[in-house]
Amino acid sequence: MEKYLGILSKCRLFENMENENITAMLDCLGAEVHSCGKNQNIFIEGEPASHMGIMLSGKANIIRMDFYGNRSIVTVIEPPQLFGESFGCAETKSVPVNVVAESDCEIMLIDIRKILHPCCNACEFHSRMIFNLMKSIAEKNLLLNQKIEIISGRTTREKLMTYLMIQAKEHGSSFTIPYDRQGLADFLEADRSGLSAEISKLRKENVIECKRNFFRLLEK
Amino acid sequence: MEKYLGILSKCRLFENMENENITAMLDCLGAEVHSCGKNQNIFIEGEPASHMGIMLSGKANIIRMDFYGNRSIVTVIEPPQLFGESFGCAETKSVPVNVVAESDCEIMLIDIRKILHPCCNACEFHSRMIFNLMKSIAEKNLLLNQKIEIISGRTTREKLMTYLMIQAKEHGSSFTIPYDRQGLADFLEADRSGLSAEISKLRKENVIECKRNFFRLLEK
DNA sequence: AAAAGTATGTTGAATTTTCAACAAATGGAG
DNA sequence: CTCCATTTGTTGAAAATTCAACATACTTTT
Repeated sequence: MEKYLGILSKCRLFENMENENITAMLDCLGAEVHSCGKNQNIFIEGEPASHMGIMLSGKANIIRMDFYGNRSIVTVIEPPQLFGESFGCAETKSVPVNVVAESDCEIMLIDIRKILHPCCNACEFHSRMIFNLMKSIAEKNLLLNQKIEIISGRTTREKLMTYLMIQAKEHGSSFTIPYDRQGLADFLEADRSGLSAEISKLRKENVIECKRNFFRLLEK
Repeated sequence: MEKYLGILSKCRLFENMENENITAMLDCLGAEVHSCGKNQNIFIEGEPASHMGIMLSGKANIIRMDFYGNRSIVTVIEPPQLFGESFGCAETKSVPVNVVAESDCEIMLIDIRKILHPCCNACEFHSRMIFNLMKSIAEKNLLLNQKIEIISGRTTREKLMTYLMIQAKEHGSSFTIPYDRQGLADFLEADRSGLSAEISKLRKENVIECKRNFFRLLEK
């Protein structure tokens, strides 16, 4: 477990906790580390929402398949983010999405009930962790709101610009996005070829520079 | 305050708490009841996210205006639902949406900090409330996920059918929705006239019955 | 360095949405 | 009941998306 402390200490769930206490908590929670290969399913839609995950290395997508088999990417998950925590906490019967490894990755799985229902004795940090978990879920809520803001645009151009402007606000006018074209299209709920066309247009209009997944917003 | 206990006792925030304890908590939290008239703003985008609300009577919409002034309804809020709780808990600086009264309504406002940072002495129910709040936020998360599922459909028909099927799963094949046509269009991120046309088509195809905001899904 | 495989860009036709304008239906006030 | 205001339905033209097919660019492997 020691080797993961670097990542874990950056994770919201363990914010304001000392490394030694994190180790103790993991023990108490029965946390398990799993490896999984590219394209492997980490969670499958419909299965019981018993565990939450912490992404330790690699990258995964939260995905939903629509009625006709179109892939929709809800969001990408990178270290040290949590995933699946809301489903467990809401005590819903089953996970409503798929979590799919986009590259080889390592994940930590924790039984949500072990967090929600304080266990034994030693865990004086339990209430802090619940507090941290609540904040994490609230932050995820903001991200979902942001996603809704993005995809509520009516045209591909609107969606793309909203997304890019949010990125620029966060990272400055130059940034690299975690999606390839198909991934960005699936995240924006748009057509890949149409998205490529729109990016070309914006380039010609000198609104953006773009090379693969590197973008720069130009002054207007 | 007594007159609101009927509603408040149904609110997730006070789940598994006795009425007398709810009253005590409200006191301790400094909860205030406000009235507001139709179309009045309850929260305005950009203002500090200091309070959360409980809808006591009436109806409100969570709204975002896009770049070109199109109204987007994130969701409707009806008693005894919470609103604004995620923004406060994530300790974001400002609210990213508008909350607008759709009818005259009464709301209870609670300073989030009073919940997050346990106060004085008496409040033995504080930790239960934090737990309830966490569950509420997690459930809202599921709703946002559902909303994303709905509006990620590519055509108006897809969005509408996804929405109706979710309603049917929850309430049975006949149900009344909380939106008028324009509201439903703004919720589905679609065009009102196009939505009306699609509803007409579905009616002619014997997929649904519909009279104003009453819908029935017919067997296929 | 060439080949193979993957990702990205381009194009045109068919479908769908959007927009505006108006018709029909509904509900409430007098 | 009638009038008035609002909501819902309908239509056609313009704009945008989707889809398929192919061209080009980029990466990795051999």
